[in-house]
Amino acid sequence: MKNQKTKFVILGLLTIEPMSGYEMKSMIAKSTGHFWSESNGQLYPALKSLEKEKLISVKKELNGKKASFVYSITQEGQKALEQWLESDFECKSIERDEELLKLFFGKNVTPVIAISWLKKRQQRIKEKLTQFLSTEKEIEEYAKSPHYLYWVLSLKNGIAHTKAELGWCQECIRALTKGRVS
Amino acid sequence: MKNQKTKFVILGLLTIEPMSGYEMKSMIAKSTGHFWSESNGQLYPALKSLEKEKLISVKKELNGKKASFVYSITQEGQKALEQWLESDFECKSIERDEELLKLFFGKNVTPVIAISWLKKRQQRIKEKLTQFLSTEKEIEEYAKSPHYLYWVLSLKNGIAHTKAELGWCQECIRALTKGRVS
DNA sequence: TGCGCCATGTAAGTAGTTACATGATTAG
DNA sequence: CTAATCATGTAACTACTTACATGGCGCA
Repeated sequence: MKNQKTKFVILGLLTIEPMSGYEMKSMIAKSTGHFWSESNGQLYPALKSLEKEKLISVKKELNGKKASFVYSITQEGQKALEQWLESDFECKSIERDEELLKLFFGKNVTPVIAISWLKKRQQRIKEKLTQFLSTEKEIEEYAKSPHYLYWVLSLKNGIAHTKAELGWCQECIRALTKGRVS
Repeated sequence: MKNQKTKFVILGLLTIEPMSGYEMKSMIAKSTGHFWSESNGQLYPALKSLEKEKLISVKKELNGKKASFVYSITQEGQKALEQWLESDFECKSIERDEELLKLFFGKNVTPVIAISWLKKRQQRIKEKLTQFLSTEKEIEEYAKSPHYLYWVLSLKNGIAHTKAELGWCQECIRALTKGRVS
């Protein structure tokens, strides 16, 4: 079985409720976007493959006249998900931050340029924080869901990192302006 | 020109000093490891390719009887690096954190299991922080280098995130123990 | 003599994105 | 009428990792 991770995202989402591929995409973007993303090119083939493995089942539904394939998790699927969750296999987190890479080699440009990177980054991060905070409000709606606690906690991870990043940007700008770390 | 990023890592490293592929690998692991990594399968082909493009030059060196190919950046290489650094093309940062993904779907396991994930994560992060702090001491040796400020700042990014992560882990463990966010 | 490090490299496979094609429905 | 959104999908490409092969050196 290839492309394990995408499959577990799908299985996980289907423990929330049955949904279509399209809904999965938007849920991933909205909720796990800050630590996990998927593209069409991975999502749709994975759906087909999970169906073949009988880990999910599919049903054609019509909302009005629009047709969509709504997937549900099967018992085997639930079992496969739990196995993954309980497994102790190493969880890798990959990070590739091109801007940090640029900063690392910052000696090769003037401090003015480096500062401009950081100001842009700061701006972007601020917007991200605003979004996180509004998402935090939005999901209060699901406070009764057994998923809620876990959603809040993973969101708080994003918030914590975003705040740390903002502080760091400020520190960097100060340091680059003065030409030394304080 | 394919695989741009690996190439810029190489060019950047060569602005520090001429070095071999092997040295690059260990420098990447030590210094940019927390936000950028490269494997042999990317590094060595990229070296060949950069040489063809005349952005780096190579010289066979013998330390004792051991031979190695020591690369240097050319003027064109320096120019290419600066162009990348000054370019405003979107800098993507990708993040995929499998553990966070598991936590997001934590409803499907008992809180005890979720807490065990977090304790392990916390332990790992603590070790990471210790490492960062000792690296911080180690690089003081290069305080006179024009690269120093940028190295410290990118390191501090790792430290800031690590500390944020530790606080978050603590919060999660508390929340999962009590069954609600505080 | 055998282990571990230095040092370079490649083949095969996995993972992921991009850019597109298709076509229906809805809102302005 | 048309632009946006809903909805599914694929081909081609790019990126990246893994696992291995090779061989010298130093040292216990």
